[in-house]
This record gives sequence, C-alpha cells and structure tokens, in this order.
Amino acid sequence: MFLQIDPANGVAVYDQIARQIKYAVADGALAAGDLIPSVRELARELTVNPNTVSRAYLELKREGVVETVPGAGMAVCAGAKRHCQTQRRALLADRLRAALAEAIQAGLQPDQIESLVAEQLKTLLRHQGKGDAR
Amino acid sequence: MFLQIDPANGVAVYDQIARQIKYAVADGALAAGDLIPSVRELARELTVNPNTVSRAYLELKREGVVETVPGAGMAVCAGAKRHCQTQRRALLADRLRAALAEAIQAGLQPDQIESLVAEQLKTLLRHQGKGDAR
Amino acid sequence: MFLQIDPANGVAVYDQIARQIKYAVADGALAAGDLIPSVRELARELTVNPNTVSRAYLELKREGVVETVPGAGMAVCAGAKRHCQTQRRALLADRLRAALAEAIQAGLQPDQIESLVAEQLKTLLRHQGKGDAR
Amino acid sequence: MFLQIDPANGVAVYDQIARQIKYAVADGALAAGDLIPSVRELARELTVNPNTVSRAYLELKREGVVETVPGAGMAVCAGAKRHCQTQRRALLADRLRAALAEAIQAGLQPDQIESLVAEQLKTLLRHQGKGDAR
DNA sequence: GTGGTCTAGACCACC
DNA sequence: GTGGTCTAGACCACG
Repeated sequence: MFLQIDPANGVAVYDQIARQIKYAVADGALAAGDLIPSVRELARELTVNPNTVSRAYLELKREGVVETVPGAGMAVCAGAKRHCQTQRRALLADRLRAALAEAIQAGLQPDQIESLVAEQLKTLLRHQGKGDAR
Repeated sequence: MFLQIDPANGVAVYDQIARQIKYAVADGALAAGDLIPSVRELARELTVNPNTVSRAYLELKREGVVETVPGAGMAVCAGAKRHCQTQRRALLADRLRAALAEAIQAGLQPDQIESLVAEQLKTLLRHQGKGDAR
Repeated sequence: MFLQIDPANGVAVYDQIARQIKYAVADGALAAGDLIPSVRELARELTVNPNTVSRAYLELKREGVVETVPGAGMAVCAGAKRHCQTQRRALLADRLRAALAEAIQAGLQPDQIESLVAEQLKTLLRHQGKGDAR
Repeated sequence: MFLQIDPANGVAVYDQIARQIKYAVADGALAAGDLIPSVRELARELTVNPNTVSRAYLELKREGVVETVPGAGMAVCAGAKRHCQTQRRALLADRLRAALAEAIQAGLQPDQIESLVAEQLKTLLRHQGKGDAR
C-alpha cells in the first residue's frame, strides 16, 4: 500500500493511517467498493501493531468512510469520496488558519508572512520533486 | 498581562505561555530589563495551575530569555530580543511548513494551496483589523 | 425462496437464515415433509457463502427442524411445527425483553415505554399493510 | 459509581459503559461540568482493563458528551444533556422497532405481540421493583 | 482468512 | 494525579 508513516511525527500513528486513507479516497485512489488492506496485512506492512491499524479503521468506519463486509474485510462506502474531499479541505484550511493566526498574533507583518509561506512552499515542492515522487 | 490561553488548543498551556512571552519580547512589547509577572500572579490571572506557569518560566530561563533578579522577580535578559526574533521566525516557519506539507501530501496542487493560504490570510486580517487587534 | 437477508444487521447471516426458516415452519408456510432448497441453490439465490447456508442448515438439523432425506435433500420434520411455534415465541420474547429492559434501565417510565411501543407498532403495521406484505 | 456491567451480555463492555454514562447524563444524574470518574478509578471499580474504560470515554468524547480537562480528567460538556436525551429516545425506538418488526415478520398477530410486550414489561417491572432498585 | 473485543503492561506529556 | 498512545498476545464469531 501507499502509506507513509512517521512514528515520531507528533501526530498519532492511527491518525496518520486514517488520514492518508481518507486522502486516498478523496483523491480517487480508493474508489467506492474497493477493499482496503486487512488489519493484519497493513500492520505487517507498516510494522505496526494490528491494534493501531484497527483503531484507524474504527475511526474510518465511524466517519462513514468504510464499512465492514463480513468475512471479506472493509470496503470504501458509497458516498465517501465527496465526504472526504469536503473534510480534507476543511481540515487543511483549519490547520493553515491556525498557523497563520499565530504568525499574525506574534506580530509578523502580512508581507513577512507571505514571504515565509512562499519560501516554505518552494522548499517543500523542491524536496518533493526530487525524492518523494511516489 | 496580554496573554490568551486556550487550554483545549492541542498546544500545551505552558508552551502557549512561554511562546507568547517570547513573541512579546521579539515584538518589543517587553524590553530588556522589564519584569515579567510573578508566577502566582500570572497563574491567578490566567486561572491556571502555578506549576504550569512555573514550567513556562523555567523554559524561558533555560533559553536565556529571562533571568532571576534576586528580590525583584524575573526580568527580560539583555540580548533576548534578537534571540526571540530569530526563534519566532523558526517556530512559525515550522508550523507553516507542517501545514503546507500536509496539504501537499493530501494531493492538493500548489495553486490550490496558494489560494487556500491567501483566502485564510485575508479573512484573518480582516477580522483582526476590526476587533481583535490586541 | 422467501428469505430476506441483511448482512449488516448485527445478527449473523446464518442465524437470519435459520430463524426465518423456523418462522416459516411455525407459520405453516413450510409443512412437514416439504423439501427446503439445497445449500448451493439458496446460497446462490441469497448471494451468500455456501458455508453460511450450510451452517444454518446444520443448526436446523441439530434442533430437529429438518432432516436429511437421502437422495432428495433436506425436509421439514414431522412435529417441527409445534417446536418452531414454541421457539418462535421464546425467541421473540427474548428480543422484546432485552429492548424493554434497556428502556427501563435508561430511566424511562413505564408509560413512556408503552407509548413508544404503541407508536412503533402502529408505524410498522401501517407500512406492512401498504407494500411490505410479502 | 452507579454502573452495572455484565461482561457476558453480548453487548461490548465499553459500549455498556458509554451507554450508561449517556443515560446518566440524559437523566440529569450527571450534569454539565461534572467530572466523570477517572479511567483508572472506574477500571478498578468495575474490575475491567483501563483500556476498555478508555475506549468508552473515547466514544463519549467523540460524540461530544464529555471533553478532557487537561490535568483534571473528563467533564460532561455543556449541551450534552439534550443530545443524550434525543439519542436515548432514538436508540430505544430503534431497538423496539427492530424487535417488533421481527415479530411481525415472524407471522405473529398484532394482539399476540401486544400481549407478549405487556407480559415481558410486567415481569421486568416486578423484578426491578424487588431487588434491582438501585 | 476476516474484524471485534479484551487484557496486561508500558511510556509519554501535562497539570 | 490525569488522559493518550502503543505494543503484545489472546479469544471470539463469522465466512
């Protein structure tokens, strides 16, 4: 599977898993009806405890992104794509807003903030262009 | 004092306190030699556990932002302003980078990200212009 | 056949099958000596794993509701009707008791519970009267 | 605390805990702002693993019934009472409807169902009146 | 094979 | 003291 987990990220592992699967659904990489990897399989692949994967899947089920198909595994729900797209945008907007708000509150001027954003974005895109092109 | 603490922020309370004091120093709101509030006073004002304030002050002392002035309290160190400005930039850059990195990893295109940033920034500045200009 | 299976029902599929067949026997829709569908046939019809149907039939055989007729298939036993009627009453009483017990434990007053029951029953009967009268 | 857990209930222990706390909130036994027992304390009291309690609390938090107060524990949220009352009614109505629907589908006549309900309810109330009067 | 639940015990940050 | 996360390993029902 296509997940990249960083255990020392601050963000909980189960959350990283859930989020990236939601992103995959939003992106169309996972379509309605597709089975996601089994708990044990993904746990093995990420070298993570099955409970951790299970918790991520629980979260996804709770949000209506996947449903369990008895005996088969867990499959992406019908209306999940739209839900994930909406949520993705809201989530990212929130995070950005929080970061920008702190910059403002810290006394940075708008042009300073803009240059900071531009700089970070450029760096990230360069890095991604080089090695991270999955 | 001029601090705004949100206990349900994700960010630890002690960290919010320390950070906002550093921002004040970076901004010149607190100048070298100025006394910061006593632990007990600030704790009462923020309705926060004194231990929490204490930990924030410990952090500030460790970083050389403030120093104990026997018999008086704690005062902003000489030279702290430059240090705080540098660190402020680094802190904010980190937060911004994290948010932008997630947007990239979520599959958003650079132009989508830029428009998201611009939108959020505009909203924040408008709000701040009106009432929130503390 | 006349079975309606809901795989996401909480109740196990094999149990739904076994129960509905017993209900049919209790009701007289299946009489002593009648052949029930073959495992493979019913499995195909319900788009369910043959093992699942098999398990349901095993349960029915174990309870003495059906018996294997060599060379023919499985037939409803003599005397099964009475047994099924008794068991049907017990099964349904159990389910009702569980639901009512939870209502009591949730702090609802007896009259509140009664009105809830009456309301649900009325709705169900109206719906069944219209289209769902299979 | 006032919880009664039956580990052999079919219903998951964590679910029993979460439900009964929600019922307590709906009933007013727990008011907004009240701290619920700590994970470890309740685990000890119910002789259950702390993880199980934790999972129940996670569920409650997710539903907006409680929120964590850093360093203090978990407290009932402001609007929780109404939410819990609404949900309690919906939940119980669902369970009743399901039980009644099965009775109808099993071929019972409305008057048979009514007598079944009345009988079970009477038994339950008598039992509760005798020993279960917590 | 699948998911779901539970136990036991550990480590962490925060207050 | 508090909650949050993770690991490890077990048992269960279901298909």
